[in-house]
Amino acid sequence: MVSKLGKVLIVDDEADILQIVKYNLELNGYECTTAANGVEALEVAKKFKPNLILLDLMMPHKDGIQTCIELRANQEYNDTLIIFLTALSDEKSEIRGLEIGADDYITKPIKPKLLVSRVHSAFRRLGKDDAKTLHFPNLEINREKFLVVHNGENVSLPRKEFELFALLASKPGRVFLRQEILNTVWGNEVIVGDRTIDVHVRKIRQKLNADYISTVKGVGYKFEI
Amino acid sequence: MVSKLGKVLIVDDEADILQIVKYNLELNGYECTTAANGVEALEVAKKFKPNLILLDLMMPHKDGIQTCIELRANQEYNDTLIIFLTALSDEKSEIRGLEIGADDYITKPIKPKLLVSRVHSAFRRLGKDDAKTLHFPNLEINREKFLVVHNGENVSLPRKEFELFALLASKPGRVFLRQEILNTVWGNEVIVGDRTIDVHVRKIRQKLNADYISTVKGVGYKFEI
DNA sequence: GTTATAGCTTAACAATTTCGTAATCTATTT
DNA sequence: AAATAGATTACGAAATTGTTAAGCTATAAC
Repeated sequence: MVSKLGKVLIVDDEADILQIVKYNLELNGYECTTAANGVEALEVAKKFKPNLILLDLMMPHKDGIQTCIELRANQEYNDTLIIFLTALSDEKSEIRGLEIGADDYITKPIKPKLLVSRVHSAFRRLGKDDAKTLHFPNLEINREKFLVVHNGENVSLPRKEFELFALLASKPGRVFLRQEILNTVWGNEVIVGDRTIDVHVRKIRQKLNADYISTVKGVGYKFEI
Repeated sequence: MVSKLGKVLIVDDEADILQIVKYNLELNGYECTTAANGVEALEVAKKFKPNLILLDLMMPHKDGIQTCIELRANQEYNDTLIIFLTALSDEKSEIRGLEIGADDYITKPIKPKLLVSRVHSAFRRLGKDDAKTLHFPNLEINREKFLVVHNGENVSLPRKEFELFALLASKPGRVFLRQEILNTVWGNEVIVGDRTIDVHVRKIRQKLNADYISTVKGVGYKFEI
């Protein structure tokens, strides 16, 4: 599977629109899911955890504005981009949308190239924060929050353990020599005993209850899924 | 002096436009400077260090596209937003602008309210979010009134405590380093003792009677619901 | 101008967490 | 089987933060 650029949730009550948008975004490397109305969108978002939500304004069962308000009220979607997608091209609606917390506004009829451009642009903005997080299946390492999320569970590691884990995970598969690890995590000057790294590795394995770190005897350690 | 929401550099060869845009943005709390063409814009930007540049496309002495390319090539303007301002409303130009690294695109004729909305929205993305109130379940932080409403009860925090709390709450989950907190709340020059932050955190926890602030030992503090 | 008050900072000490080491055990290699 | 490298465990030292109270400072009230 090709690694995707990002996850997009498309919400519209017209099947045609869903199809066109989905087709064009998938063609450009985005992973897409759809929902037909606001209620459905909130349900899907919970599981799918999209990076971007394209939200139609006029829908039955909770319109776009209301959906946006509810999303924005939830901390969980703080880093989720919202772009409104609508036929209403008048100035007033646009202002309303942006004030409510949307990040952009695209008017119908949809021009595929422009749509893709705007989505790219939106992801480029998001990219700055995202760069600080390492993503793996069932595992996220957030350097900004000093937090590891494993199987949906928050695991907070002490500083050295976190730094060691983040270092290994920064290049999955690559073996880091003991010396290399010492230099990076402990610093060139600090001198610590031979068993220090082992003990930290042990603690990480224990706390995550899974073995993402594998030992390469006589060489060092590496991170593997 | 009232603290400004952010700095905007407006670039256009038509004096009328400069005036209208400047007037409207200043009315809404932004600090504005103007330039009449691309060459001038680059010079002014160097000193003024704007957060956002509104860039006309068609100008003598270096057009908007070229100016944008040069700005984007410079690391220094990595966190500077660029919004194109132009009469060309056709799809093609818009795509071009976004691909070059612009963050948004506003077409003339300028509608003041919409302009201000887009600028607000752009600043929100920048993270320079000066949204007046932060909303969380059972908790509101009103930066205008220097007031925290917790479980329906008004809690008024002294300035330092408020600023510290508001800073942490501005990016829930993200860890703020002690140094970072000192720089933001106390200022770069001020030197205060090691225990100062702790004591303030202690008082906030006490007054709110709940632990929204969690400690990340060896790193800093973060806000969490 | 003086007084009163709230807010800010510091110092001292307590509590807690993290870190490193040593001792011992296990597994792998020679 | 011996040797070697790593795993595990528990414990004390070190680092970091929490707590309290007291002194200082700026601001507002008088």
